[in-house]
Amino acid sequence: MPLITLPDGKQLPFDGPVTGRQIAEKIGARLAKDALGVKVNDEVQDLSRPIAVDARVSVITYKSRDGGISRDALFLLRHSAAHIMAEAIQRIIPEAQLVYGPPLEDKFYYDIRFPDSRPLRESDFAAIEDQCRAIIAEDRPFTRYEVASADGLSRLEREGNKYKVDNAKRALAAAGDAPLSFYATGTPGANWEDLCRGPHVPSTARVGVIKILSLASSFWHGDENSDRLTRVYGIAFSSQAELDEYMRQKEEASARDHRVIGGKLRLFHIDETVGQGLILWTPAGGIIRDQLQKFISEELVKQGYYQVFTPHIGRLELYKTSGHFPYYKDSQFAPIIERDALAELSAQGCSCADMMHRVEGVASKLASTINQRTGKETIAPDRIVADDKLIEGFMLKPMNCPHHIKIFDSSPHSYRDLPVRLAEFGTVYRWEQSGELNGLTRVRGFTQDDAHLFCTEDQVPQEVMGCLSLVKLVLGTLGMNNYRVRVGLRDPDGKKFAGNPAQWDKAEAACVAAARTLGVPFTEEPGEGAFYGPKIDFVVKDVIGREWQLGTVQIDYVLPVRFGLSYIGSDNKPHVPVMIHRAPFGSLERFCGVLIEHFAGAFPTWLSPEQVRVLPISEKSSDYAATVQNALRNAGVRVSADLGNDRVQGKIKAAAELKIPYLLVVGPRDAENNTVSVRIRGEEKDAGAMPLSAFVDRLKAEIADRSATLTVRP
RNA sequence: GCCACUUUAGCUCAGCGGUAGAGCGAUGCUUUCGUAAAGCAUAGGUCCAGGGUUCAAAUCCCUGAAGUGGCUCCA
Repeated sequence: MPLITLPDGKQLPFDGPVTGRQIAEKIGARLAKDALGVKVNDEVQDLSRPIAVDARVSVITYKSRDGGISRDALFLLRHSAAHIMAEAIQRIIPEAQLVYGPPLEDKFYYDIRFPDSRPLRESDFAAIEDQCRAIIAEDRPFTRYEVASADGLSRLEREGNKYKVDNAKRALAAAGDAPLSFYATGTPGANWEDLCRGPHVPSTARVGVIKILSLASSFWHGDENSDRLTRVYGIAFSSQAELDEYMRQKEEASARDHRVIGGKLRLFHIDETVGQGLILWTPAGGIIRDQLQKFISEELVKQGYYQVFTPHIGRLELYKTSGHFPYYKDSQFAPIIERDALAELSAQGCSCADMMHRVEGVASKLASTINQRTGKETIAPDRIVADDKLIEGFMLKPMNCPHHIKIFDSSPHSYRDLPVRLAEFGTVYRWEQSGELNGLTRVRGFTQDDAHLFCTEDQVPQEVMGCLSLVKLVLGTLGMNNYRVRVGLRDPDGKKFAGNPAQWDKAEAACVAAARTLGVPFTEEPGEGAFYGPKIDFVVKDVIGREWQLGTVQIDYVLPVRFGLSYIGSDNKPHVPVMIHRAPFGSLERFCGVLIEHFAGAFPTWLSPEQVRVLPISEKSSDYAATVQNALRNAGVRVSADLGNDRVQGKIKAAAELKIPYLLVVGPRDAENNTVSVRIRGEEKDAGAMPLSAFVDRLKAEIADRSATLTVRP
């Protein structure tokens, strides 16, 4: 006797098990027609599954009650679309082995193993889409049926798809010895079928339109040593119009892409000859970066930081102490070996690979490798260990902390000196895999707005708070609020952390408390902390929806110990300080990339490479244009004048494309009255004329305030 | 690093075995103009690099580089 509670609180009693479809019919014929699935106690299910016990039930339709598109409906639609796409692909390439095909936030994919002789290519997309259309037109029902686990497994094994067998075994391991569910698109046994947990829409025609988006390679179980699969991405909507709108939005987003805008506005350049992932800041982009640095530097002075400067390399010894070398060698550039050592080694006929091994100090491993290769005990490990002493060299710094630690350690400290806050716009280099590089957001050389704070354990909460207030100030000034905050805590079951649990508890509490003061949502994520301490990360999304970590505040108990740091406490005994690493914006490169997309290139005046452009209406007004330009330039404004012989319409068009905040149109009338006609970025019409001196004064004020909006108006 | 795609003038792209093209930009001339492109002309090319097939390659094949979308990674 299930009692069904509807979202409006109404309750419907039924005599026996009832399906979602029957419930919808009871409510109304129109609803039954529109229904795609049901939500039973927050779990999305097929319309045809019987509900036998009391439950809260809502019927899922494409349009949600608030008029938007229901997320649950899209989930059903895209999950079903994945099946349709897979069937379409198997019609074209019958040997394709299906692996796993889930819906995502905004699209879906299917991981598929294609035979080496017949990989899937983009040129197949049109044919797949044709087949999808045909399957949708056939309007076959999604039919669920269950098979006892043993029967299901043996059937999958007969089909010879080890991936599906694995999926089934995993499902059984998670759910006990429950039956396995299959979905046929049509009649079981007669039509296409797939092992699947569901749920699905009632029939294929309910998925209106499918578009294949892209191909990528993926790894089985996400393990790069396992089988390589082809991931086919697609998108589905109930109508072509929605798909068109989606494609239009995608195009609009890509026009905001920092790589596109960076090219148009000439903000930065990446040169193949200089190297991939290495950013060359052009004059225009250099201004933005410089303004940001100045802004941050001013705040650092207010917060009691000292600025330090350190070189781009350091001795290998330094990084052996810090643990960066050779532990993280895969993400670092290879060491720079001193010329004397290099000469000595090459005189010995040492290959590059051998050299690498010796530099890493894994001499005994090298010896065993060589001995294995020659089949003889020709090299005694300790001989190579002795050779190891020869190696001296440097590393491009992957982090600034070792240098800063050495600055801290260069003089004795009393507890009265703490906290010591050392800041540097320090450039670091990391070896990123070539496939990872991405415009400004993932690069191989970048400048961190880095600082290291050395403090007592009691000072940690207050210092973490100080770091966050800086982040909040800058993000607030720039009007950025599209970020989320992640508090990374220690791995609850792992032993992957250093320091003692009591220290961690205090530090984690300090991080959570500090995050709470930010006034934005944050998540606590166990296992996301660094092994040396908890951390707070700021994560933003780019226009394509990818997440990038910007700033980070990390508490570190390990490095002070490794470097033997100490201060003299009030008890006149030495104590180990706690270190806080913090880079509120992470890297200036990545931050500028995000900033470009945030403003779509239309920067506030204080950041704009070109703040004002003077447009004389003809060459007759060139002299007055020069007067205006000089007045602004003397006031410290970045200003140019367009003295070409274009008409003013053309000059406006050109300047508008560069997203210059203010355009000053000047003609004889202005020259006579000492005025400028102000055109404000983003406005369709001239805002009117005002005295030149008033414009200069008010613009100066806007820039000094770092105003996020354009405020000067006649 | 892996898979797919892309690479032609400063930029955006067309050409896809038979003499290298367009628009924008640049430069020059004409126009001297009051708010999102005035007109005309000129210059500009290792068709990513290197090999191969062919009478003939930007175009077809191989190798490599760089870029894009994902995967894996990100102290």
